Amino acid sequence: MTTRDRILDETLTLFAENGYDGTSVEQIAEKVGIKAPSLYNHFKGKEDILNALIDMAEARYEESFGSDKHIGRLPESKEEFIRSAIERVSFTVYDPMIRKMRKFLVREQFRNERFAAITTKHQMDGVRDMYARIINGMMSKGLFKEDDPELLATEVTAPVALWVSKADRQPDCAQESMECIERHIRHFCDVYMTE
Amino acid sequence: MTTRDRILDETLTLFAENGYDGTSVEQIAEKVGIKAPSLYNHFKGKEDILNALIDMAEARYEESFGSDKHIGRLPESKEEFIRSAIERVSFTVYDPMIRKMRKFLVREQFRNERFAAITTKHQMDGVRDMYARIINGMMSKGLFKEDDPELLATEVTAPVALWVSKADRQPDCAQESMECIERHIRHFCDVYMTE
DNA sequence: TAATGAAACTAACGGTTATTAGTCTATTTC
DNA sequence: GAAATAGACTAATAACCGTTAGTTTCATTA
Repeated sequence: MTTRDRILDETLTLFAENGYDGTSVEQIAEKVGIKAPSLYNHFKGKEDILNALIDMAEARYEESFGSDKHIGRLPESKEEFIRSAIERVSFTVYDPMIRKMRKFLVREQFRNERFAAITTKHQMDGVRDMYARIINGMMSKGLFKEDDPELLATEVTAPVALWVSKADRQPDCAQESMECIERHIRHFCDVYMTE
Repeated sequence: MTTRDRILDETLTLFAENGYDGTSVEQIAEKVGIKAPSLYNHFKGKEDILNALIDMAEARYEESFGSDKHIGRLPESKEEFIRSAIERVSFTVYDPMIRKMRKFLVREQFRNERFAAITTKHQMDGVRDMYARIINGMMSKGLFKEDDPELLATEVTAPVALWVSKADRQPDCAQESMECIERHIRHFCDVYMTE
């Protein structure tokens, strides 16, 4: 792992925890194990690190939601749909890297239009569009009742997003949030899926 | 309006726009129209202002959602339910004071447990519990199909919360968000209300 | 072996920050 | 009218910030 990558990694941790303005270049350097001026061998300045991080976030979005690859095989039953959904959420809630990225984006979402747009993608559009495709596919197979797939995708993903953000903010509630999410998804399936 | 209140008001604006760490005491003083050291006649320091603001946010929550008063008369038809919901959202999206408070909380939610808890109340629990009561009342009157009111309240409020947060972040999309919200609420009513 | 270049270091800079001390002024209170 | 108080001011300070300049170290390459 190159020094540049270590800088990005430690900076993401610090920005997620204390925000851009709440993090000093010296803190970053200390975490990496070098002196602050040495950072300038790798980045033009503090803001340059920030921009590299937002580039990472954008790349990560493309890689995660840019293609249909990540959808994998379509669920063939209600139980399989529920299981795969829970699994995806559980991963997203507990994976440290993804958590940091989410907190970082939420913190810096108002910095400029670019941050705002990427935050919206990560928090709303990405998962929603993905589930719209999944539900659309399953609708063709008669597993979902006929309806607007995008609307249904919103209904199922929005409460999840909100509980995930609560878990980020109050990690003590993570497990409780997961239970609410499961209850919600089951209810969603009962209402919108065929028997 | 006392100087103390003017300080709180201007500080909320600045914190909503630039965050706590991105706002200097001097900026606050300038907006109020006094010199920075004069602030210390009204507050012990910068953090004291922050704490006064979070006290305000907590008080506002109690006043807005603490009693059943704000619910008013229960809607007696689908159209009335939709209209009152849209009206409430529209107010919340465009009222400058409420917007500032929301942005302030979102920005500072990770500061400590208290900020986290109040943010959750404002963003999730408050409106959800309120709609759980409304839906429960309307269910007794046979306007909603039998179901878990709290679960339904989550289904209807969560997507709204997400679109509102998007409108905060990307004000250009505010109107578009309102349209999505209306479509979502109509769909919700079609599914869960009786004819 | 000599030269090159990357990447670390020390030292120091100018600017900003939150805060304190002490002073002046005007309004209210006795 | 005198005293007291609230609330503004100026001046100053110590700490911290991001950044630059210049130097050293060391592995790679010609």
